[in-house]
Amino acid sequence: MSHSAEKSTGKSAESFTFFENVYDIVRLIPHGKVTSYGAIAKYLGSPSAARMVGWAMNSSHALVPPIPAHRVLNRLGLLTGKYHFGSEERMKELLQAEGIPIENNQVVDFQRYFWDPSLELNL
DNA sequence: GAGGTGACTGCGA
DNA sequence: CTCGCAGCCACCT
Repeated sequence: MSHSAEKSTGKSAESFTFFENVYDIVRLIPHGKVTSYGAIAKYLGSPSAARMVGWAMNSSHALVPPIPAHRVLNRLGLLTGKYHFGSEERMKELLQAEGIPIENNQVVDFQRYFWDPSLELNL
């Protein structure tokens, strides 16, 4: 167990920086608001690590409390991750249910509903 | 141990 | 205007 166990245990402490922060921020997104992968990545100190944010969302399905991943879109307000919700229209309906208009797989007036973590959290 | 992939983004040709 | 590439970090094979 030494070899295998060490790997997980040793890295746990440092792994919390990025992934856990992503989940935490997404959970802080207010109802009826949305944000982008880049905004979260930038808040974490790596503006180019937007890919990692999306990757974190990939694992968010089993997390509790559930992560409102439908509030996380790309910088264009496009529902790029809709295919990961089981149904393509699932993400759209979730957003519309919060009062966010969607048209052609894109948020109408995206900037109006945009929620910037570095802005709202005021750091 | 090493290589490839990915729900992104910005810049260059 | 469109197309392509590099950077980022963790997970999977």
